[in-house]
Amino acid sequence: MTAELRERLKTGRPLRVYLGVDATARNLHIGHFVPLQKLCLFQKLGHHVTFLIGDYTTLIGDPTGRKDERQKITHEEILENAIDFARQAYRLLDPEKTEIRYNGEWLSKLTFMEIVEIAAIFPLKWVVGRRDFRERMERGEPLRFHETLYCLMQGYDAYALKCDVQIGAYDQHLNMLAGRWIQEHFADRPHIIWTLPLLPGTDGRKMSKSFGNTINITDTPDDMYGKCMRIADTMLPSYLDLTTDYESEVVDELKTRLTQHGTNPMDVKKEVAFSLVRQYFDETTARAAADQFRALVQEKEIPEDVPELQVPAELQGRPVPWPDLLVALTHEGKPLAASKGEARRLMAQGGFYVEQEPVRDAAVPYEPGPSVLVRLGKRRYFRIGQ
RNA sequence: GGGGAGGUUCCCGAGUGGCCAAAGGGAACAGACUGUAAAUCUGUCGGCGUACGCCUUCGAAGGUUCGAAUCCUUCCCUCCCCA
Repeated sequence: MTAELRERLKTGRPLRVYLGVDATARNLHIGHFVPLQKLCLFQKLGHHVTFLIGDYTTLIGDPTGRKDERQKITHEEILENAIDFARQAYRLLDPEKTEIRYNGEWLSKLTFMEIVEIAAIFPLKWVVGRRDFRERMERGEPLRFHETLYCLMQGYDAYALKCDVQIGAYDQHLNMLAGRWIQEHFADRPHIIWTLPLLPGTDGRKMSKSFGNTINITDTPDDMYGKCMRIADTMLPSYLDLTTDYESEVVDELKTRLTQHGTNPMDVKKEVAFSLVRQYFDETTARAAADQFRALVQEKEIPEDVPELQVPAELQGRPVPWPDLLVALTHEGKPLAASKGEARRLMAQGGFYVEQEPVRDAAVPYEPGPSVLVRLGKRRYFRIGQ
Protein backbone atom coordinates (compact mmCIF):
# COMPACT_ATOMS: atom_id res chain seq x y z
CA MET A 1 0.00 0.00 0.00
CA THR A 2 2.74 2.42 0.94
CA ALA A 3 4.56 1.94 -2.35
CA GLU A 4 1.42 2.47 -4.40
CA LEU A 5 0.60 5.55 -2.43
CA ARG A 6 4.07 7.01 -2.90
CA GLU A 7 3.85 6.45 -6.60
CA ARG A 8 0.58 8.27 -6.90
CA LEU A 9 1.77 11.13 -4.77
CA LYS A 10 4.68 11.60 -7.15
CA THR A 11 2.36 12.99 -9.78
CA GLY A 12 1.84 15.96 -7.54
CA ARG A 13 -1.90 16.20 -8.08
CA PRO A 14 -4.14 16.06 -5.04
CA LEU A 15 -5.46 12.57 -4.45
CA ARG A 16 -9.16 11.82 -4.38
CA VAL A 17 -9.79 10.23 -1.01
CA TYR A 18 -13.09 9.02 0.29
CA LEU A 19 -14.71 7.51 3.31
CA GLY A 20 -18.13 5.95 3.11
CA VAL A 21 -20.46 5.59 6.06
CA ASP A 22 -23.76 3.91 6.57
CA ALA A 23 -26.41 6.19 7.88
CA THR A 24 -27.87 4.05 10.60
CA ALA A 25 -29.00 5.77 13.73
CA ARG A 26 -26.56 5.11 16.47
CA ASN A 27 -24.68 6.69 19.25
CA LEU A 28 -21.55 7.79 17.57
CA HIS A 29 -18.39 7.29 19.51
CA ILE A 30 -14.83 8.13 18.68
CA GLY A 31 -14.27 4.58 17.48
CA HIS A 32 -16.57 5.30 14.56
CA PHE A 33 -14.56 8.38 13.78
CA VAL A 34 -11.10 6.87 13.57
CA PRO A 35 -11.27 6.60 9.77
CA LEU A 36 -12.69 10.08 9.68
CA GLN A 37 -9.67 11.38 11.55
CA LYS A 38 -7.43 9.87 8.94
CA LEU A 39 -9.58 11.37 6.20
CA CYS A 40 -9.15 14.67 7.91
CA LEU A 41 -5.42 14.18 7.77
CA PHE A 42 -5.57 13.91 3.99
CA GLN A 43 -7.67 17.02 3.88
CA LYS A 44 -5.16 18.97 5.90
CA LEU A 45 -2.48 17.85 3.49
CA GLY A 46 -4.43 19.34 0.62
CA HIS A 47 -6.05 16.32 -0.93
CA HIS A 48 -9.57 16.20 -2.24
CA VAL A 49 -11.82 14.59 0.29
CA THR A 50 -15.23 13.04 -0.24
CA PHE A 51 -17.53 12.05 2.56
CA LEU A 52 -19.87 9.48 1.12
CA ILE A 53 -23.16 8.76 2.74
CA GLY A 54 -24.32 5.28 1.90
CA ASP A 55 -28.00 6.02 1.71
CA TYR A 56 -28.54 3.20 -0.74
CA THR A 57 -26.26 0.68 0.86
CA THR A 58 -27.86 1.35 4.21
CA LEU A 59 -31.10 0.02 2.80
CA ILE A 60 -29.46 -3.39 2.60
CA GLY A 61 -27.30 -3.03 5.65
CA ASP A 62 -23.73 -4.18 5.77
CA PRO A 63 -23.80 -7.87 6.64
CA THR A 64 -20.12 -7.85 7.59
CA GLY A 65 -19.58 -9.66 10.83
CA ARG A 66 -23.26 -9.79 11.53
CA LYS A 67 -24.69 -12.78 13.25
CA ASP A 68 -28.19 -11.92 12.19
CA GLU A 69 -30.14 -9.90 9.70
CA ARG A 70 -30.46 -6.18 10.00
CA GLN A 71 -33.55 -4.34 11.00
CA LYS A 72 -35.17 -2.70 8.05
CA ILE A 73 -34.93 1.04 7.77
CA THR A 74 -36.72 3.50 5.52
CA HIS A 75 -35.03 5.87 3.14
CA GLU A 76 -36.43 8.86 4.99
CA GLU A 77 -34.89 7.70 8.24
CA ILE A 78 -31.63 7.20 6.46
CA LEU A 79 -31.59 10.73 5.10
CA GLU A 80 -32.33 12.12 8.53
CA ASN A 81 -29.50 10.13 10.04
CA ALA A 82 -27.24 11.20 7.23
CA ILE A 83 -27.72 14.87 7.95
CA ASP A 84 -26.98 14.26 11.58
CA PHE A 85 -23.94 12.21 10.70
CA ALA A 86 -22.56 14.83 8.37
CA ARG A 87 -22.99 17.49 10.97
CA GLN A 88 -20.96 15.41 13.39
CA ALA A 89 -18.33 14.81 10.74
CA TYR A 90 -17.83 18.54 10.38
CA ARG A 91 -16.51 18.53 13.90
CA LEU A 92 -13.34 17.34 12.24
CA LEU A 93 -13.63 18.02 8.54
CA ASP A 94 -13.55 21.44 6.95
CA PRO A 95 -17.00 21.94 5.44
CA GLU A 96 -15.57 24.25 2.79
CA LYS A 97 -13.27 21.61 1.46
CA THR A 98 -15.41 18.53 1.85
CA GLU A 99 -17.50 17.03 -0.88
CA ILE A 100 -20.53 15.20 0.38
CA ARG A 101 -22.07 12.58 -1.85
CA TYR A 102 -24.82 10.01 -1.59
CA ASN A 103 -24.33 6.68 -3.27
CA GLY A 104 -27.97 6.64 -4.30
CA GLU A 105 -26.86 9.11 -6.96
CA TRP A 106 -25.37 6.33 -9.03
CA LEU A 107 -26.64 3.13 -7.46
CA SER A 108 -30.25 4.04 -8.10
CA LYS A 109 -29.54 4.47 -11.78
CA LEU A 110 -27.93 1.12 -12.47
CA THR A 111 -29.97 -1.06 -14.75
CA PHE A 112 -30.52 -4.70 -14.13
CA MET A 113 -28.22 -5.52 -17.03
CA GLU A 114 -25.47 -3.44 -15.51
CA ILE A 115 -25.90 -5.09 -12.17
CA VAL A 116 -25.66 -8.46 -13.83
CA GLU A 117 -22.47 -7.37 -15.52
CA ILE A 118 -20.94 -6.30 -12.23
CA ALA A 119 -22.14 -9.41 -10.47
CA ALA A 120 -20.41 -11.47 -13.14
CA ILE A 121 -17.08 -10.11 -11.96
CA PHE A 122 -17.29 -11.97 -8.71
CA PRO A 123 -16.83 -15.68 -8.28
CA LEU A 124 -19.67 -16.97 -6.17
CA LYS A 125 -17.19 -18.77 -4.02
CA TRP A 126 -15.69 -15.45 -3.03
CA VAL A 127 -19.03 -13.85 -2.41
CA VAL A 128 -20.52 -16.51 -0.17
CA GLY A 129 -17.37 -18.21 1.03
CA ARG A 130 -16.54 -15.49 3.49
CA ARG A 131 -16.51 -16.63 7.03
CA ASP A 132 -19.41 -14.65 8.43
CA PHE A 133 -21.75 -15.91 5.68
CA ARG A 134 -20.48 -19.44 5.93
CA GLU A 135 -21.00 -19.56 9.65
CA ARG A 136 -24.49 -18.22 9.38
CA MET A 137 -25.35 -20.88 6.84
CA GLU A 138 -23.76 -23.63 8.87
CA ARG A 139 -25.71 -22.60 11.91
CA GLY A 140 -28.84 -22.60 9.84
CA GLU A 141 -29.29 -18.92 10.43
CA PRO A 142 -31.05 -16.71 7.91
CA LEU A 143 -28.97 -15.33 5.11
CA ARG A 144 -30.62 -13.75 2.16
CA PHE A 145 -29.49 -13.18 -1.36
CA HIS A 146 -29.55 -9.38 -1.21
CA GLU A 147 -26.91 -9.36 1.50
CA THR A 148 -24.40 -10.63 -1.01
CA LEU A 149 -25.00 -7.51 -3.08
CA TYR A 150 -23.65 -5.21 -0.42
CA CYS A 151 -20.05 -5.55 -1.41
CA LEU A 152 -20.89 -4.95 -5.07
CA MET A 153 -22.59 -1.73 -4.12
CA GLN A 154 -19.77 -0.46 -2.00
CA GLY A 155 -17.35 -1.57 -4.64
CA TYR A 156 -19.19 0.38 -7.27
CA ASP A 157 -18.94 3.51 -5.11
CA ALA A 158 -15.19 3.48 -5.38
CA TYR A 159 -15.46 3.21 -9.14
CA ALA A 160 -18.13 5.90 -9.42
CA LEU A 161 -16.10 8.32 -7.35
CA LYS A 162 -12.97 7.75 -9.42
CA CYS A 163 -11.10 7.66 -6.19
CA ASP A 164 -7.42 7.07 -5.50
CA VAL A 165 -7.76 6.09 -1.90
CA GLN A 166 -10.50 4.70 0.26
CA ILE A 167 -10.31 4.70 4.01
CA GLY A 168 -12.23 2.25 6.09
CA ALA A 169 -12.34 0.24 9.23
CA TYR A 170 -10.57 -3.07 9.27
CA ASP A 171 -13.75 -5.02 8.79
CA GLN A 172 -14.42 -3.24 5.52
CA HIS A 173 -11.52 -4.93 3.82
CA LEU A 174 -13.64 -7.26 1.70
CA ASN A 175 -16.03 -4.55 0.60
CA MET A 176 -13.14 -2.32 -0.33
CA LEU A 177 -11.43 -5.05 -2.24
CA ALA A 178 -14.57 -5.45 -4.31
CA GLY A 179 -14.07 -1.88 -5.43
CA ARG A 180 -10.66 -2.67 -6.80
CA TRP A 181 -12.06 -5.55 -8.81
CA ILE A 182 -14.79 -3.44 -10.29
CA GLN A 183 -12.34 -0.72 -11.21
CA GLU A 184 -10.12 -3.26 -12.88
CA HIS A 185 -13.06 -4.66 -14.76
CA PHE A 186 -13.88 -1.24 -16.14
CA ALA A 187 -10.21 -0.67 -16.92
CA ASP A 188 -9.70 1.88 -14.17
CA ARG A 189 -6.71 1.88 -11.97
CA PRO A 190 -7.64 0.11 -8.73
CA HIS A 191 -7.71 2.44 -5.77
CA ILE A 192 -5.58 2.11 -2.71
CA ILE A 193 -7.37 0.82 0.32
CA TRP A 194 -6.37 1.86 3.77
CA THR A 195 -7.92 -0.14 6.53
CA LEU A 196 -7.70 0.84 10.13
CA PRO A 197 -7.90 -1.38 13.17
CA LEU A 198 -10.95 -1.11 15.34
CA LEU A 199 -10.49 1.11 18.34
CA PRO A 200 -11.02 -0.86 21.52
CA GLY A 201 -13.13 0.56 24.31
CA THR A 202 -11.45 2.28 27.21
CA ASP A 203 -11.36 -1.00 29.13
CA GLY A 204 -10.00 -3.03 26.23
CA ARG A 205 -13.22 -4.75 25.30
CA LYS A 206 -15.05 -3.86 22.11
CA MET A 207 -16.15 -0.25 22.26
CA SER A 208 -19.84 -0.40 22.85
CA LYS A 209 -22.46 1.47 24.74
CA SER A 210 -23.56 -1.63 26.60
CA PHE A 211 -20.11 -1.95 28.11
CA GLY A 212 -20.06 1.69 29.08
CA ASN A 213 -16.58 2.00 27.66
CA THR A 214 -17.21 4.51 24.93
CA ILE A 215 -16.08 8.05 24.43
CA ASN A 216 -18.86 9.77 22.56
CA ILE A 217 -18.70 12.39 19.87
CA THR A 218 -21.30 14.41 21.74
CA ASP A 219 -19.48 14.36 25.07
CA THR A 220 -18.62 17.68 26.61
CA PRO A 221 -14.93 18.59 26.52
CA ASP A 222 -14.57 17.82 30.21
CA ASP A 223 -16.26 14.48 29.80
CA MET A 224 -14.22 13.59 26.79
CA TYR A 225 -11.04 14.42 28.64
CA GLY A 226 -12.12 12.58 31.74
CA LYS A 227 -13.15 9.48 29.88
CA CYS A 228 -9.76 9.37 28.21
CA MET A 229 -8.30 9.20 31.67
CA ARG A 230 -10.07 5.92 32.20
CA ILE A 231 -8.39 4.27 29.24
CA ALA A 232 -6.77 1.09 30.49
CA ASP A 233 -3.00 1.44 30.54
CA THR A 234 -2.57 -1.45 28.15
CA MET A 235 -4.79 0.20 25.58
CA LEU A 236 -2.70 3.36 25.38
CA PRO A 237 -0.63 2.38 22.34
CA SER A 238 -3.82 1.77 20.34
CA TYR A 239 -5.21 5.10 21.39
CA LEU A 240 -2.00 6.87 20.53
CA ASP A 241 -2.09 5.40 17.04
CA LEU A 242 -5.73 5.77 16.30
CA THR A 243 -7.00 8.81 18.09
CA THR A 244 -4.23 11.35 18.46
CA ASP A 245 -3.15 13.86 15.86
CA TYR A 246 0.48 13.92 16.86
CA GLU A 247 3.26 13.36 14.34
CA SER A 248 4.33 9.77 14.13
CA GLU A 249 7.66 10.59 15.80
CA VAL A 250 5.83 11.98 18.80
CA VAL A 251 3.59 8.94 18.95
CA ASP A 252 6.59 6.66 18.83
CA GLU A 253 8.32 8.60 21.54
CA LEU A 254 5.29 8.41 23.80
CA LYS A 255 5.01 4.69 23.18
CA THR A 256 8.64 4.20 24.06
CA ARG A 257 8.17 6.19 27.20
CA LEU A 258 5.37 3.85 28.21
CA THR A 259 7.72 0.91 28.16
CA GLN A 260 10.26 2.61 30.36
CA HIS A 261 10.43 2.18 34.06
CA GLY A 262 9.24 5.07 36.11
CA THR A 263 6.83 6.42 33.53
CA ASN A 264 3.43 7.14 34.91
CA PRO A 265 0.96 6.03 32.25
CA MET A 266 -1.34 8.74 33.49
CA ASP A 267 0.89 11.37 31.94
CA VAL A 268 0.65 9.70 28.54
CA LYS A 269 -3.07 9.40 29.02
CA LYS A 270 -3.22 13.12 29.48
CA GLU A 271 -1.52 13.57 26.13
CA VAL A 272 -4.11 11.40 24.46
CA ALA A 273 -6.92 13.22 26.20
CA PHE A 274 -5.55 16.60 25.25
CA SER A 275 -5.08 15.68 21.62
CA LEU A 276 -8.55 14.29 21.33
CA VAL A 277 -10.30 17.25 22.87
CA ARG A 278 -8.26 19.58 20.71
CA GLN A 279 -9.37 17.78 17.59
CA TYR A 280 -13.03 17.74 18.46
CA PHE A 281 -13.02 21.22 19.97
CA ASP A 282 -9.96 23.43 19.97
CA GLU A 283 -6.72 24.11 21.76
CA THR A 284 -8.15 26.48 24.35
CA THR A 285 -10.95 24.12 25.24
CA ALA A 286 -8.52 21.26 25.55
CA ARG A 287 -6.41 23.27 27.91
CA ALA A 288 -9.42 24.14 30.00
CA ALA A 289 -10.46 20.50 30.16
CA ALA A 290 -6.99 19.53 31.32
CA ASP A 291 -7.10 22.16 34.05
CA GLN A 292 -10.54 21.11 35.08
CA PHE A 293 -9.45 17.50 35.41
CA ARG A 294 -6.43 18.36 37.47
CA ALA A 295 -8.35 20.63 39.79
CA LEU A 296 -11.58 18.74 40.17
CA VAL A 297 -10.48 15.13 40.05
CA GLN A 298 -6.89 15.07 41.10
CA GLU A 299 -6.84 17.82 43.63
CA LYS A 300 -10.47 17.56 44.54
CA GLU A 301 -10.93 21.28 44.47
CA ILE A 302 -14.29 22.91 44.38
CA PRO A 303 -14.82 24.10 40.81
CA GLU A 304 -15.10 27.81 40.14
CA ASP A 305 -18.35 27.81 38.27
CA VAL A 306 -20.68 25.86 40.50
CA PRO A 307 -24.23 25.98 39.14
CA GLU A 308 -26.54 28.08 41.32
CA LEU A 309 -29.92 26.55 41.91
CA GLN A 310 -32.90 28.27 43.38
CA VAL A 311 -35.24 26.65 45.85
CA PRO A 312 -38.64 26.40 44.13
CA ALA A 313 -41.16 28.99 45.28
CA GLU A 314 -43.44 26.51 46.98
CA LEU A 315 -40.61 25.26 49.19
CA GLN A 316 -39.16 28.63 50.11
CA GLY A 317 -39.05 30.14 53.54
CA ARG A 318 -39.11 26.99 55.58
CA PRO A 319 -36.93 24.00 56.35
CA VAL A 320 -37.21 21.30 53.71
CA PRO A 321 -36.00 17.73 54.13
CA TRP A 322 -33.03 17.28 51.81
CA PRO A 323 -34.51 14.40 49.84
CA ASP A 324 -37.57 16.48 48.99
CA LEU A 325 -35.42 19.36 47.90
CA LEU A 326 -33.06 17.26 45.80
CA VAL A 327 -36.00 15.85 43.91
CA ALA A 328 -37.50 19.30 43.38
CA LEU A 329 -34.31 20.95 42.14
CA THR A 330 -33.33 20.48 38.54
CA HIS A 331 -30.15 21.05 36.65
CA GLU A 332 -30.13 20.89 32.87
CA GLY A 333 -33.62 19.52 32.90
CA LYS A 334 -32.89 16.69 35.28
CA PRO A 335 -33.74 16.50 38.95
CA LEU A 336 -30.69 16.20 41.17
CA ALA A 337 -32.18 12.98 42.50
CA ALA A 338 -34.64 10.83 40.56
CA SER A 339 -36.64 9.97 43.64
CA LYS A 340 -36.63 10.57 47.33
CA GLY A 341 -35.55 7.02 47.83
CA GLU A 342 -32.53 7.58 45.65
CA ALA A 343 -31.68 10.75 47.54
CA ARG A 344 -32.00 8.97 50.85
CA ARG A 345 -29.80 6.17 49.65
CA LEU A 346 -27.18 8.61 48.48
CA MET A 347 -27.21 10.23 51.88
CA ALA A 348 -27.08 6.96 53.74
CA GLN A 349 -24.07 5.93 51.69
CA GLY A 350 -22.23 9.06 52.63
CA GLY A 351 -22.36 10.53 49.16
CA PHE A 352 -24.13 13.75 50.04
CA TYR A 353 -22.28 16.73 51.42
CA VAL A 354 -23.33 20.13 52.64
CA GLU A 355 -20.45 22.57 52.80
CA GLN A 356 -18.17 19.55 52.31
CA GLU A 357 -19.53 17.76 55.36
CA PRO A 358 -21.34 14.47 54.75
CA VAL A 359 -24.96 14.51 55.79
CA ARG A 360 -26.19 10.99 56.26
CA ASP A 361 -29.38 11.61 58.16
CA ALA A 362 -32.26 12.14 55.75
CA ALA A 363 -34.21 13.84 58.50
CA VAL A 364 -31.81 16.77 58.63
CA PRO A 365 -33.51 19.48 56.63
CA TYR A 366 -32.27 22.27 54.45
CA GLU A 367 -32.63 25.54 56.34
CA PRO A 368 -33.45 28.72 54.43
CA GLY A 369 -30.63 31.22 54.60
CA PRO A 370 -27.54 32.17 52.68
CA SER A 371 -26.79 29.83 49.80
CA VAL A 372 -25.09 26.57 50.68
CA LEU A 373 -22.61 24.48 48.77
CA VAL A 374 -23.86 21.00 48.16
CA ARG A 375 -22.08 18.02 46.69
CA LEU A 376 -23.52 14.80 45.35
CA GLY A 377 -21.06 12.01 45.01
CA LYS A 378 -17.49 12.78 44.13
CA ARG A 379 -17.91 15.83 41.99
CA ARG A 380 -21.40 17.07 41.34
CA TYR A 381 -21.38 20.47 42.98
CA PHE A 382 -24.28 22.89 43.34
CA ARG A 383 -24.96 26.05 45.24
CA ILE A 384 -28.45 26.23 46.60
CA GLY A 385 -30.18 29.42 47.63
CA GLN A 386 -33.52 31.09 47.87
C1' G B 1 -51.61 -20.21 3.87
C1' G B 2 -49.48 -24.17 7.41
C1' G B 3 -46.11 -25.17 11.59
C1' G B 4 -42.97 -23.33 15.60
C1' A B 5 -40.45 -19.74 19.13
C1' G B 6 -41.05 -15.54 21.89
C1' G B 7 -42.47 -10.49 24.20
C1' U B 8 -39.92 -9.89 32.12
C1' U B 9 -37.77 -4.29 35.88
C1' C B 10 -32.24 0.78 31.78
C1' C B 11 -29.99 -3.61 28.65
C1' C B 12 -29.16 -8.97 28.35
C1' G B 13 -31.51 -12.80 30.73
C1' A B 14 -33.64 -16.55 34.72
C1' G B 15 -38.26 -17.42 36.60
C1' U B 16 -44.18 -21.91 34.73
C1' G B 17 -49.63 -20.65 40.89
C1' G B 18 -47.82 -18.40 46.93
C1' C B 19 -41.01 -18.24 49.78
C1' C B 20 -41.31 -12.65 43.42
C1' A B 21 -40.22 -6.03 43.43
C1' A B 22 -38.84 -10.87 40.65
C1' A B 23 -31.99 -15.09 40.24
C1' G B 24 -27.54 -13.87 37.47
C1' G B 25 -24.67 -10.61 34.41
C1' G B 26 -23.94 -5.69 32.23
C1' A B 27 -24.66 -0.56 32.76
C1' A B 28 -25.47 3.10 36.51
C1' C B 29 -24.71 5.17 41.57
C1' A B 30 -22.09 5.53 46.42
C1' G B 31 -18.03 4.30 49.71
C1' A B 32 -12.98 2.48 50.53
C1' C B 33 -8.42 2.31 48.17
C1' U B 34 -5.35 4.73 44.30
C1' G B 35 -1.50 7.38 39.76
C1' U B 36 -6.99 8.63 37.04
C1' A B 37 -13.39 9.30 36.13
C1' A B 38 -8.13 2.81 35.82
C1' A B 39 -8.04 -1.89 38.52
C1' U B 40 -9.82 -4.05 42.98
C1' C B 41 -13.10 -4.55 47.12
C1' U B 42 -17.85 -3.36 49.61
C1' G B 43 -22.67 -1.59 49.30
C1' U B 44 -27.01 0.29 46.52
C1' C B 45 -29.92 -0.21 42.27
C1' G B 46 -39.40 0.46 40.98
C1' G B 47 -42.26 4.32 43.96
C1' C B 48 -44.07 6.18 48.83
C1' G B 49 -43.00 5.74 54.18
C1' U B 50 -38.63 6.18 60.11
C1' A B 51 -41.06 1.49 60.06
C1' C B 52 -43.91 -4.34 60.75
C1' G B 53 -46.26 -1.73 55.66
C1' C B 54 -48.65 0.15 51.25
C1' C B 55 -48.76 1.09 45.91
C1' U B 56 -47.19 0.20 40.79
C1' U B 57 -44.47 -3.28 37.43
C1' C B 58 -43.38 -8.94 34.05
C1' G B 59 -46.67 -6.93 25.53
C1' A B 60 -52.49 -5.28 26.02
C1' A B 61 -57.38 -6.25 27.76
C1' G B 62 -60.46 -9.53 30.20
C1' G B 63 -61.15 -14.16 33.16
C1' U B 64 -60.11 -18.42 36.76
C1' U B 65 -58.21 -18.44 41.94
C1' C B 66 -58.04 -16.90 48.83
C1' G B 67 -53.61 -15.70 45.75
C1' A B 68 -50.95 -14.99 38.81
C1' A B 69 -44.98 -12.78 35.71
C1' U B 70 -46.58 -17.89 36.07
C1' C B 71 -53.26 -21.00 34.31
C1' C B 72 -57.44 -19.72 30.50
C1' U B 73 -59.58 -16.38 26.49
C1' U B 74 -59.10 -12.62 22.95
C1' C B 75 -55.99 -9.08 20.82
C1' C B 76 -51.20 -6.55 19.43
C1' C B 77 -46.12 -7.12 18.14
C1' U B 78 -41.29 -9.71 16.91
C1' C B 79 -38.69 -13.82 14.96
C1' C B 80 -37.91 -18.75 12.64
C1' C B 81 -39.27 -22.93 9.42
C1' C B 82 -42.28 -24.95 5.41
C1' A B 83 -45.31 -23.36 1.14
